[in-house]
Amino acid sequence: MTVHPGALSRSRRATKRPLLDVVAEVLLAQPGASLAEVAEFAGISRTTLHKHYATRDELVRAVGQRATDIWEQAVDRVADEPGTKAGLRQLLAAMIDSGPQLTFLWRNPALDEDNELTQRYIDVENRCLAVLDRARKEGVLAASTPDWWLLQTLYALVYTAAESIQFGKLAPLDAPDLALSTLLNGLGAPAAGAGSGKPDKGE
Amino acid sequence: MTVHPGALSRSRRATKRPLLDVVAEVLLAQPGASLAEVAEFAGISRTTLHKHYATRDELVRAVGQRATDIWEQAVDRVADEPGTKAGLRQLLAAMIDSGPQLTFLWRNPALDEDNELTQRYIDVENRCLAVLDRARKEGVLAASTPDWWLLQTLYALVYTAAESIQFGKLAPLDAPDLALSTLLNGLGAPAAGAGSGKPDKGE
DNA sequence: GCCGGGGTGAACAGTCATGTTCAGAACGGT
DNA sequence: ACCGTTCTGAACATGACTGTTCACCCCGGC
Repeated sequence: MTVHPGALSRSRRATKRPLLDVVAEVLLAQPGASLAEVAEFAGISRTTLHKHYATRDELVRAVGQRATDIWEQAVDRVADEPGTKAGLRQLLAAMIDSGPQLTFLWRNPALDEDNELTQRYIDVENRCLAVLDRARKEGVLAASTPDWWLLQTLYALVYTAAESIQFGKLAPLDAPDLALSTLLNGLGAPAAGAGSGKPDKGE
Repeated sequence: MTVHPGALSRSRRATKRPLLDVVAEVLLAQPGASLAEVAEFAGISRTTLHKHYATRDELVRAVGQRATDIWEQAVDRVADEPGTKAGLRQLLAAMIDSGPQLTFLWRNPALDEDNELTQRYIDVENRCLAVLDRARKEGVLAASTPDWWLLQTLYALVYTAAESIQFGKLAPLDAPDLALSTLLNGLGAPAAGAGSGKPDKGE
C-alpha cells in the first residue's frame, strides 16, 4: 500500500512521541495489526522498525518493558506519602496518564513468556500492593477488603478512566478525582440528604 | 500436531457447552489463536468448524452476536425491579456470569464493522443505561454521577469480578455482592469508628 | 566538497493461516 | 442391513505477514 505524502508527514509529527508509546496504542487498538501497519502509524518505514526491533516478539516485549518502566516510576513517585488520600490520588493520576501502556501490559498474555519481564511485573505489583496495604492500615481504605480485590479494582479504574479520556468523555484533569472518589466512596447515593458529591449542573 | 485420543475425548466432553462460548474463551485468552487451535480446543475438527462458520470473520461475529444475546437476556431479566439494589445486584450477577462473552464483545474493535451487531449493541447498552438511570432516580445511585461513568464502572466491575473468578481468587457466589458493594460504597474505610467488619450491603 | 549514519523503498524466500475439496469413517434412524 | 447426515483427516492453492538483503537517498558533521 502506498503512503500518501500528506499522511506521511502527518505521521512524521507523531514520531516525536516515543516510538514504543505509539506502538502500544496501535497494538492495543488492533492487536492483529501487521508490522507494516504499526510502522506506518508510527511514521517510520517497516525496514527501520525491523532495524530497531528485529522480530515482532522483540518489539512487543520492548513495549512491555517500557510499560513496566513507566509503572515503576509511577509507584516510586508516591513513596513519600504512601498511605494518604493524596498519595492514592497521585498514584491514580500517574497510572491513568500512562493508561494505554499499562493496559497493553495487563492485557497481553503473550508477555508472560518473558521471564525477566514477569519478574519485574510481580515486583511492581507488589509495591503497588504495599501502597494499598499501607492505605488500609492508615484507615483510608476499608480494612476488610482483600488486597487482590483492591488491586484489581484499582486497575479497572485506571483502565476505565484512561479509556474515557481517550474516548473524549472525560477531561484529563478530572480523571484522578473521579477515579479516587469512585474508589473510595463508590457511586451509590449518600445515605441521607448530606451532599458529599460534587454538585453538578444538570445535563 | 496430532491429537492424542485421550485429549480428544476430553475435549469431546467440552463440546456439550455451546461451541461459541468455548470460542469466546479461547479467543479472549489468545486473540491470535489459529482456527486450528480454536477447533482443537472446542473438541471438533477444523473442517467441521469451517462448515459451521465459513470464515474466521463469520465465526467472530457469531460469537459477538451470541454475547449480545446473553447480555440482552441479562438486562431483560431485571426489567421487573429496575431501580432497586436487588435489581442492580441481579444485573451484576447475570453479567458476571457471562463475563467471558461480554468481555470478548467489549474488547473486540473488529466487531464494530458489523452494522447489525453495532445496532444491537447500542440498543442493549441503552437499556443498561436506562436501568442505571432509574436507579439514580430512585436514590440508589448518586445523582451527580454522569451516566457514561456509571456504565463504564459497571462494565469494569463485571470484567474484574469475572476475571477474579476465573483466576480462582473469587468465589462465584460472592461475586455479585462484592461487585455491588464496591459499586455503591467503594473501598474506602467507613467514615467514623463505627466498626463495619465486612463489606456490608446493609439495607 | 567528502563522508557516514540513519532512514527508505523494493524485492526476495520462507513460513503459516486460511479456505476449499474430497474420500471415507462414524453415527443414528429405518 | 441400508441410508443419510455429520464429522473427520488429508491434501492443496492461495494469500498475507515476516524477516532479510541491498542499493539508494537525505542530512549533518568534518
